[in-house]
Amino acid sequence: MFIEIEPQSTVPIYEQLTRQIIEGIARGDMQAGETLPSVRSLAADLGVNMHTVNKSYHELEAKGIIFIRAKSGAVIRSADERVLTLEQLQQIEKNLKPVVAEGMVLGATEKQIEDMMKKVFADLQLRVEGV
Amino acid sequence: MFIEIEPQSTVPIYEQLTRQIIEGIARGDMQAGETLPSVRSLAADLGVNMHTVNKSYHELEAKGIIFIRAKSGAVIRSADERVLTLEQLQQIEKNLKPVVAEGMVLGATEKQIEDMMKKVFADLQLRVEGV
DNA sequence: TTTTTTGTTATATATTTAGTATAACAAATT
DNA sequence: AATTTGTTATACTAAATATATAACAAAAAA
Repeated sequence: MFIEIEPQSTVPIYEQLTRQIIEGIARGDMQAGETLPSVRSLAADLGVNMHTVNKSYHELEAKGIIFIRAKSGAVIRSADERVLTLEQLQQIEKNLKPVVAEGMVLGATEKQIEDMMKKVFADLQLRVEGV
Repeated sequence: MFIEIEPQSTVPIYEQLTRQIIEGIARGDMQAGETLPSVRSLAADLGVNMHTVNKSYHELEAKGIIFIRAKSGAVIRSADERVLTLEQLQQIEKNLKPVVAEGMVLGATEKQIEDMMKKVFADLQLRVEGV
């Protein structure tokens, strides 16, 4: 597994998990249609509790990134079947706002922030198009 | 005051405060050199505890956005005297990463995310240049 | 100079969130 | 038939969040 938990981080474990799984999917480490490890096995791998992983999976489901088949597994939804809703776009904008505002106030130019965004995008984009 | 707290939000009050003050500065509602309201008066205005406001101010100081003069007040630092450090740039990038990754996985294109960033920037930039 | 305001520090308490531990269940898979 | 799966429930600990109150000393205002 590509996931590493920082136990002393201020970011909750289940949130670290959610982010890293999202980044893993964006990076192409995991493909749409694939099943995530079972909550028990991933918990054992990471040395955390089953419920912590379960909470993360349900957060991913709420975000529309996976769907959970009861008593079977958590499957990554394909970007094709995912229609980007207005609600989701607004959520992304809402998440973006404080980050951009902080950058501005700290004195970053629009170009600097834009370049950073492109860099982050490029770093993740690597294997997202079917190679 | 331009600040509105959502008590039922999952975002802690002190964090809502921090974000809205940052956005207020970015928007030009408050200028560099100006003093933020005292922790007691702002707390009374918002109907929250003094220590909640105090925590937010110290978070803003840790971010390098204000400085607190003991027993006097919290002053907004000017963007001029603020040199954007590499550390701060890396922090912004670190904040940007999960937002961009989530957008990608949900199926947003690079252009869509870039346009959102520009929109957020424009919305805030309004009065930041001395009019 | 006296009074008021300020951030600071301390203690105490209540609530919520985060995380773990264990167990049992029923459906799905092997 | 046995195992694995997500689900649900209960119990517990620890940390984070937020409030309440009080006192202090320095700064600012009267």
